[in-house]
Amino acid sequence: MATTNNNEGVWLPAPGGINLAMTLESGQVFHWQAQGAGFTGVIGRCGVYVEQRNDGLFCACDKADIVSHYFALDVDLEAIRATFPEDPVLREATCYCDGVRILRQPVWECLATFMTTIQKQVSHIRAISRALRSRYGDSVDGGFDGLFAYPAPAELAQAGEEALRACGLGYRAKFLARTAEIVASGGIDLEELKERGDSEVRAALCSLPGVGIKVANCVLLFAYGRLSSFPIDVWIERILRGIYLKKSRRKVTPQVMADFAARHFGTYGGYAQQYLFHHARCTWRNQHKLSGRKNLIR
DNA sequence: ATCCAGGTTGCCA
DNA sequence: TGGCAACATGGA
Repeated sequence: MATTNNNEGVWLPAPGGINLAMTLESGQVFHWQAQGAGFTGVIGRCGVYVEQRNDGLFCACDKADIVSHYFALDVDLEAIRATFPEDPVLREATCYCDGVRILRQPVWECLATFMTTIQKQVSHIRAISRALRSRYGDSVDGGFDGLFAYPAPAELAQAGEEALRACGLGYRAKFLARTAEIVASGGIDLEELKERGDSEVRAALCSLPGVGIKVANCVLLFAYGRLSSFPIDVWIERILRGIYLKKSRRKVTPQVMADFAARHFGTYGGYAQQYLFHHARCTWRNQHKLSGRKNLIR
């Protein structure tokens, strides 16, 4: 499928389109940096430069397979959108997020990173990721100065709670240190979980310190490729309570929200969630400021 | 200065 | 079960 332009680079088509910048800045991954016409980042242990060209990605030939898998270029966004319910709120978010893809991130990296997203702004999360990578991660080869792989569980376990705290993790340092230790010592096999069903993976992840239902669902979605997984954070909760479940007679509990989401958004609820989340963050910000205080909804 | 940030945990009734 | 405070740090 890929078209080789020359010995150096290759163009990879993205069925249903891709918006590289928005994909990398939509709050599912936190370490990519804009550089020139594209972005540099690390996929696993591999430094990568990618550039959007029309409805596809351009990258070095020897990175094609890695890039293709990471950006899920085998997934047809058109087909996913076709499964969405007819719903004006989702339609607007989907339109706004045209070309945003759910990545396939390495499991440990995704799990550890989302443990650090608890009660943190995206800019903080990026800073923490940068600190952890540069202090405890291996540098990647191939002329990518300043790029580091995400530290392995053993490396973070060895670093210890206090050292992690020094990376700006706050009270999350204890969680990450303990979970890193469990993973490093084989107390849980993150790779083996790929063979298990959603609920089993979710339960296994939730057994780790610092991992609750929201983080677990993020890992299911962004690392295990479970595209129906629907993480409910403060933004999504506002949308569900304030719009979709506004007239609900029942008390809107987390279970009620999860059940509604599964039923309403369907097989690719995770994509719907990401679009709703990113659209809300980008467009409600102004209203949030203008309204002077407090959530509009809730 | 006060509030909030892609929540989780432990404790209480 | 369901409600609620504590938990660190930093930017708006």
